[in-house]
Amino acid sequence: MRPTIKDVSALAQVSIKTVSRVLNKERYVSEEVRTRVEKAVAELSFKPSAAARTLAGRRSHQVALIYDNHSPHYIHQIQTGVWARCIEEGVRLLAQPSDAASPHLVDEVGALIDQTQVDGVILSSPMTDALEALDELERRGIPYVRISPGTEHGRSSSVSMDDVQAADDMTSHLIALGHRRIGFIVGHPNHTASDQRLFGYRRALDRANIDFEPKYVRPGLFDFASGEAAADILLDLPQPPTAIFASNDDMAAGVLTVAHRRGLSMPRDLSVAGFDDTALASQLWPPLTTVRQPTRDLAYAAAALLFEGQAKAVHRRLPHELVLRASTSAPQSR
Amino acid sequence: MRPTIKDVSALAQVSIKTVSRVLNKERYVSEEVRTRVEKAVAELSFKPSAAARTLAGRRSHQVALIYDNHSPHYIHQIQTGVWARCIEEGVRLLAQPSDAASPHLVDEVGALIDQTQVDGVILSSPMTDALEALDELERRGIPYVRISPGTEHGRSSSVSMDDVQAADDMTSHLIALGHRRIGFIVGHPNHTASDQRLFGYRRALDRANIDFEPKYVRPGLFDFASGEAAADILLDLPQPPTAIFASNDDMAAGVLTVAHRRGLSMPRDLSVAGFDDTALASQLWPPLTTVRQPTRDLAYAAAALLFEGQAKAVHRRLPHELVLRASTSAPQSR
DNA sequence: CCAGCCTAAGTTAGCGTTGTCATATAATCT
DNA sequence: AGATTATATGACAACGCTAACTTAGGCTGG
Repeated sequence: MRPTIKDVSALAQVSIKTVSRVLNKERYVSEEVRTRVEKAVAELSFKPSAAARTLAGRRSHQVALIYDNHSPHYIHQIQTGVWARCIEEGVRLLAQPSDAASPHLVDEVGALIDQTQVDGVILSSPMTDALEALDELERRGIPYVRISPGTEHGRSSSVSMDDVQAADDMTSHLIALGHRRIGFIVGHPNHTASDQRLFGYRRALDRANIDFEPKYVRPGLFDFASGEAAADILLDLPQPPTAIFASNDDMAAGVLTVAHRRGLSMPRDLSVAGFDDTALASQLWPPLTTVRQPTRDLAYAAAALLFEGQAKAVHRRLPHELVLRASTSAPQSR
Repeated sequence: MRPTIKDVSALAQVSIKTVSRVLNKERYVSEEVRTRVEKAVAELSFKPSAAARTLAGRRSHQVALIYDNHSPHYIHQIQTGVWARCIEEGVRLLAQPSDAASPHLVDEVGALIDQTQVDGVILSSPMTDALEALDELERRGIPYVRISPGTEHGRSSSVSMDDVQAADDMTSHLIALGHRRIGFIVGHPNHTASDQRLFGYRRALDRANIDFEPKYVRPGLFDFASGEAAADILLDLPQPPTAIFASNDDMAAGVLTVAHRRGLSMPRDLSVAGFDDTALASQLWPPLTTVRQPTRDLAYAAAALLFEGQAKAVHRRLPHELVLRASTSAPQSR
């Protein structure tokens, strides 16, 4: 039979409450008793029952990560980052894939909270902007932190990178290389980052006095296929762009494939840039120039923020980085 | 305040035990009472506390997925498949990344079981072959199912594909195209699938009366970098292979990159084949010929098997499929 | 020198379910 | 008709912890 707190208390010759105190690192336990209890815990290899702790106490020692993102790489990094911080905290992580557009979202979130009594929630984009879900969390008084939310607000903490600046940086890089006709593939409309990246692109063009041409901007869905589709349309233009900047790596991969298919040589005939620096970026040919988004660090920071338990909302911003690889260069002909 | 089973019982005018019966779909509840309880549950949007159920009952309504795999795509598909089946069952999923080689593995697994009292465990390769962990599960009487284990045994159920046959199929395909010098990159030594794929490769060569040449076989670690390293060595041989078959897609991507870097044109100068058919395979240039491993389905089937709760071990085998894309063709010169 | 406070424990009552046992009525069998 | 069995429900303890309260000694300060 699994040992319980009673077995520990018997072995250590103290009351169960004292064992509980040691377990929860509460004050008012003498050094001598503490070591005696710890020895008993080790000897029995006692592990407190999460269910009993949750039922009896105010904490469940669990937090949930709610996500809906179609990029496996992104999710994986988010999970890894959050996980790392949870381990340090001795807290279990419940991973909850959800559909940000689902009409049942509020119910799902409500059920998650009611059933598991998680101590907090971490939301990754685009769940960060499912307002009804956020309302539900607040109604229940569950602290939550958002990773790369569309808009910061005073109701909760968040971590993010500067999407506008990053897209501006990348666009400026292409302009500096000599490109004037720069195609842009927008991200999934559900993700607010999509708008911000588009804005950064426009801001850079504007500053360089290059006219914004709507025909060079195509919608996308953050997946490979939409990148291909957009690239086909852009490259069919009478005056095709000399560079294409896609709002994430998956779509950039689609652009590369279309270009290969058309027999273009990159970066000579076409420069291509992505966003995120997922593993994919360095596995493509040519290796993709992209924006390194510190996804894992963002996730870690989000979890850290949750455990800090700040009373008021904190917004932490992590730096991005341009990763210049072989997919971009000066345009062949001016 | 969250409603409890008491609130429901008061509203429905029955005892809490009867509510519990309805919740757990037990027998001996009249139709009339059942509907009355269900209405009360809906009205209060009552969600039973997982902690209380776990503590009081024999089931925790939770299962754990333990994995250690460095391919985000693979993990993602595993998670998705298992998740889908768990949802149907109304069971929560605890995702537990672990290190198969860690000396603390047994402790981690033990702690997981003791703390959460999961009803069952699903192990994905290579955790499937961490024998001490399996022993620990058995010691605690926790049912478990293995996804793609190295060896099937009578102690637990498993789902898998035929790695030997798949590698044989792919190798035979290359031979049929006319290749005689076929390089092979082995997978991570921790994964038993690695040996099996190598064996399939050898079996196909053997049947075609092609001598096995150790110099054409290079070790790998299932990651991009090891694929690159192996490809560089293979292509530096005085008589380089005309085709390279990598034991997974990530390593195949490494081969493609090395070949591009050397100015080879694929598949004219070199045919490349992968294994898994992850999203990556179709995003590379040229699109990768590979073995479609039904990862998601395997995961789903594993969860299904766990819930079936068969007394004796069942081994379910799912079919694979050759996916022929543009990265393979007949060799240029004989 | 004793009221008041700090430290270091212990006692006990839940937390919200399910398991076990008891009870009551209806249906079936001999 | 009486005995047995199937169905339907309830009462109450128990699961393994933590919260809140209680106890008791030792120390401090006026």
